[in-house]
Amino acid sequence: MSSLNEPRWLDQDEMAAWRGFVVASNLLNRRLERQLKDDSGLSHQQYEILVHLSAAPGDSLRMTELADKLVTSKSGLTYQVTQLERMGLVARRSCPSDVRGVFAELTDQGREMIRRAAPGHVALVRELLIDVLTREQLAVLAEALGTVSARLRQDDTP
Amino acid sequence: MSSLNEPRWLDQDEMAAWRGFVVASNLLNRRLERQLKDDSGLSHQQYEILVHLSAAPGDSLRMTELADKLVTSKSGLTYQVTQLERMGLVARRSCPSDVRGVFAELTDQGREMIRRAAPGHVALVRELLIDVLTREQLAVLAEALGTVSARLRQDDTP
DNA sequence: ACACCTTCGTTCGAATTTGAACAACAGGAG
DNA sequence: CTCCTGTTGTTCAAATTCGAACGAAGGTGT
Repeated sequence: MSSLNEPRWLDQDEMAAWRGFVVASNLLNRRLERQLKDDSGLSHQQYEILVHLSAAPGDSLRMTELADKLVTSKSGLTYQVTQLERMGLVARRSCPSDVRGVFAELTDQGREMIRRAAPGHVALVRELLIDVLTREQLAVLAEALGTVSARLRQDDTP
Repeated sequence: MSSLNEPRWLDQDEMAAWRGFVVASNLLNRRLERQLKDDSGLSHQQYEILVHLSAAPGDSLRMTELADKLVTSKSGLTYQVTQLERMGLVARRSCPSDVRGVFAELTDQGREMIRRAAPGHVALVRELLIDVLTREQLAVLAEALGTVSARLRQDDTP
């Protein structure tokens, strides 16, 4: 027999997909981090916080909900929201219906910041990822990674 | 005119691909990190160091070369190799042909560690990514992300 | 031999991230 | 109401990460 407890290793294609994913992810993050820092003084994480807030109704989200969207730890979010608060880009507001609850809310300055930071960021995402791929590749990527994300999400919560 | 300096925003498919990439990447890392830590006491980064070393001729690599493969900073690698050295999994060896050079080399314990850690890690990568996708999706993913990585690499070095 | 520029790996301080522990509260079962 | 369980956001110490600066050495051209 070939497999007495022998794991199924990754074949060449599988390995290529996995390595490609890891490497592209690291490389991309590195570049985006640099661009955002140089261009707007924001980390990628901070930028994403602003984006998610600006996409939310009332430009505000509960801390836990925001942490879920960002796929980060609650404590990490607490830290970053405090930073953004110091920069005047975000404000904390307490939740009426739940005394424990805290809303992170975009300030006017925060809206202005995201308006100025977005174009350069999007342009780089295009240059490094989107415009490098064909329409078909993009569609497959979206579908595939959507599936993966959905599975991971539902498998993590319970 | 539609675009007086207006950036080309991402359409629905493009956004889905990009968000999928970011989210899947974060979720995956999070899960793998947890699994490796619980199962073997290694971080993902440390695991990858061991893997790259074990795949290299002589189970050893120069620090800079290793940092490139890992897509991490040199200082970050210095730190992690020191940690692995303390665990007895990796040893530093000076380079004969270059006094400044340092080889990171896998120890016997390191080889044993990777042998024990790999199956669980690979199984999870399979469960969360590889086995979730079809053969075609995997092929496209590998091809697409390979292209992206290659472009990023060549664009970063100069 | 000399000056010049690059490369190598480390060190340093600052920023960030994490999980565990925590206090305060919400929501239901009884 | 009262106990019980789960949630919410924060705090804390520890671990990790990064970039800049550094000393030391390689490599090249003159």
